[in-house]
Amino acid sequence: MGIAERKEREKQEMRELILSTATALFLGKNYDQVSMRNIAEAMEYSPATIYLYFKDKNELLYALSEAGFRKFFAEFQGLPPQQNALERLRELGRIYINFALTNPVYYDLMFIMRGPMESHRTDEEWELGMSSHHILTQVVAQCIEQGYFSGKDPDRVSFMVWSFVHGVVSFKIRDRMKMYEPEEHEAMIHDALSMFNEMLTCL
Amino acid sequence: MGIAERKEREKQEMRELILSTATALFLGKNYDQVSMRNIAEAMEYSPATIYLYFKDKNELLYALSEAGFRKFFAEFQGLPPQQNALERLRELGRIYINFALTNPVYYDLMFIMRGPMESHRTDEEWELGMSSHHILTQVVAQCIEQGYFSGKDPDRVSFMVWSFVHGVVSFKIRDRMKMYEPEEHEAMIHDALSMFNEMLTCL
DNA sequence: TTTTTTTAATGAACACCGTTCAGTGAATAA
DNA sequence: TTATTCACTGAACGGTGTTCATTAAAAAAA
Repeated sequence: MGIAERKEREKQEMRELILSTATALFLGKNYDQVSMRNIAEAMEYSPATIYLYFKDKNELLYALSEAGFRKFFAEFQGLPPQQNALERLRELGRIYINFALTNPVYYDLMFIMRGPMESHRTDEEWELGMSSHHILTQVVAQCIEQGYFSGKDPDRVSFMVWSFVHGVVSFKIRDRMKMYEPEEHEAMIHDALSMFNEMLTCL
Repeated sequence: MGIAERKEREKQEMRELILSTATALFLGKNYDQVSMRNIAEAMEYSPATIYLYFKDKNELLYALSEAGFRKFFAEFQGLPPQQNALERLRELGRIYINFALTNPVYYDLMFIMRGPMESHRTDEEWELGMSSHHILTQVVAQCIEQGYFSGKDPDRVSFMVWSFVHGVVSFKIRDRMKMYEPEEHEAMIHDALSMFNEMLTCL
């Protein structure tokens, strides 16, 4: 009986359709500027249909954020092995910034947006977030083992590093780089990361 | 004829009342979770009354953000004179973080929130923002004159520094430090700034 | 003082929002 | 062929930002 399987597949496809439609509409907009009615209209379905696949708007956002965390963790985990721990840390920074700039909707939901996300994140989401954070902390610990950042606490250093990359990308994502020429943005972000990496050498 | 003056004063007081009531309600909430009706109710006025003092919700937020920029610039400008430019830069960082943490509603509106703010900021707002940014860039330039950051572009360095402090405070303000103990937050932020300041020495 | 004019404040209304639910028609099962 | 399940929807409810005719009080004019 392949009917059940087909139905399950169709259900997943519908969820995907909703999520991708929402993602597209979210680009550069606030989550409250994208309405369930908008999403439904873009999909050519009735608004009520969305509620058959997601309990409410929050759960839709949770699902998106969760997808973001999955992708994020995958990229973080894919960190190429490298002898030099400091070089690994730098590579993590590049991966982080690249993820944020190529998935601004995800990044916003994951690390900037407030509201729905706040209180109860999914267990899986929290897990993935913690795992990613753990990768960072571990690489920092390796740096310390290899003689960098001597006398520093890995947790504190990783928070500092994380703050920096977060600052860079959230300026860009939340559109606070208007005093610079748009075509310069990429170069500025690249330069900022370069300088930060340079400074890391002598912490 | 003192009546006109009194009316003008009362009008300003009403604006103040609206702004302070809104600020109080905004603490820790999204701007869309605070409704005009909420604000009006807290003030014990009709919602329509607010519209006699502010064109719409956006303009109310503009006014709030503008007040934030004024306060921000005042604190930035009050930077105590100091011989060592690098020490001045570090003091700017402390001022920045202190402003953000003691005025989270302002900071959110000024540098994180999206939506109303985006397109047309007030002239005064833009002016104050640019002036503040100019102070930072100038101090960085002084650093370079004094031999620090040699070969670097002041604009690029100040963007890097700014990104870092922004990252630190926006993590805190947007509540993404939950994996750390709340009582540790302050120390972590302090440590992060210390380490960053330390790293600055050898850029 | 009495009348007129100005003006601050409001209640009711409009369109939109998230969300629910009884109902409908088609796909599946009997 | 009939019964049942099920994806889907239109209409409704209370909330939102916002507008506007109306009101009552304050100020100005008589």
